[in-house]
Amino acid sequence: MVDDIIRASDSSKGGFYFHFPNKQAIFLALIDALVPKLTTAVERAIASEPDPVAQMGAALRTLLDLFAKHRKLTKILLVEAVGLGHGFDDQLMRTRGSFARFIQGYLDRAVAAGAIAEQDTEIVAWAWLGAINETVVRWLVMGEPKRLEDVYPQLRTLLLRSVGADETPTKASPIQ
Amino acid sequence: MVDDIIRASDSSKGGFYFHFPNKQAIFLALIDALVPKLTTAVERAIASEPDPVAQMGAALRTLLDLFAKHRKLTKILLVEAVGLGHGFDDQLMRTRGSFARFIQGYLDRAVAAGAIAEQDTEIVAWAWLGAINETVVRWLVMGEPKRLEDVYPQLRTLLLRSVGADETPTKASPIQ
DNA sequence: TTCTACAGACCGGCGCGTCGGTTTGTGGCG
DNA sequence: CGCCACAAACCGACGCGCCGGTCTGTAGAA
Repeated sequence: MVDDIIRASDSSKGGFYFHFPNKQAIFLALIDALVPKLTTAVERAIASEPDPVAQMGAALRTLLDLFAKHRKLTKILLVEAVGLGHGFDDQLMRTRGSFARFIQGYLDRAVAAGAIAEQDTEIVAWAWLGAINETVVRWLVMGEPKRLEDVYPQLRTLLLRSVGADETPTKASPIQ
Repeated sequence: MVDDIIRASDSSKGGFYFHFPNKQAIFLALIDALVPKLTTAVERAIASEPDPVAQMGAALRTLLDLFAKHRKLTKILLVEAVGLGHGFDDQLMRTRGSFARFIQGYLDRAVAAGAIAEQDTEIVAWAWLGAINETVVRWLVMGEPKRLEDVYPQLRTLLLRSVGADETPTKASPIQ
């Protein structure tokens, strides 16, 4: 594992352990570096749309686009990072939790705005997280669908329907 | 890991490797033993209901009840089994795939019966799988919700809505 | 010469799997 | 019944590879 990183980065054990105290540290650093990028990208996409339903679509769109654009990185974070054991999964689960709360926040706002009916947004947030995660993981390990973005429309209507949001047919947005 | 099994089963290395050629074998044996039980239980629940929407509810209900009733076993299969590496994840993923196809089959039947609109049932099946899995895993590792069955109504309406099935308010079925 | 950044040989624990040996069960035989 | 022979089931110390982490050395900059 560490040796893989060494080889891939064309470095050495000494170099690695000069920069990181241990193995998990590089994962945590990676998470700390990427999570803000991802969340800000999603937030910006959300801010660029007026109504909550369109915001949800934009958020999913940018998420899938980012994953598709950085497949290797995504695989590391969503597939390879799981099951390292030794209390490292906890950190991973905490990150998942923060994502779930992130989703939940916007769901709550959508409820407050009257865009969707009152409901247990925590359960919904985790269900959404799971649905998206499973879809992406499937794409990562089975290579299906060939292009992750292909599932976007289906997944979008699925998620929107699931909270009772009426599907407003918007024009297809470019992949940007 | 093997030593844990040894200790828990009050056995020995020799005894273990007399019955199983290697470590993964016991997991595969466990899967081979449990998956049929689970699927038949779900199938029976489905068969006992007339219309597709109620079938979906009954299926989810029995699934959650079984998971709740066998928490330790569920944790082994859904949490501890992941990330054993060495081409073992493949087997796990294949099992997930068969489950997804199982779900997809019933979705296709629901489409054929006109209970839900035509849609990409494969994507839906995987999304459902992910949503349920994430919910159960959350319950397993964070202990929330305290009782897994508590999420049933919410999750049920969420999943049904997601495929555009109109929620038919049925009387609460006993936990059986 | 001192400090930073790195190289890579080496160490040690952990965990899977093995292997020689012991116990337990079982059928045959006088 | 008592005994033997053989096999099935089980035991646990050891081997050994893997992998995370350390330690010594060193090239180049200041």
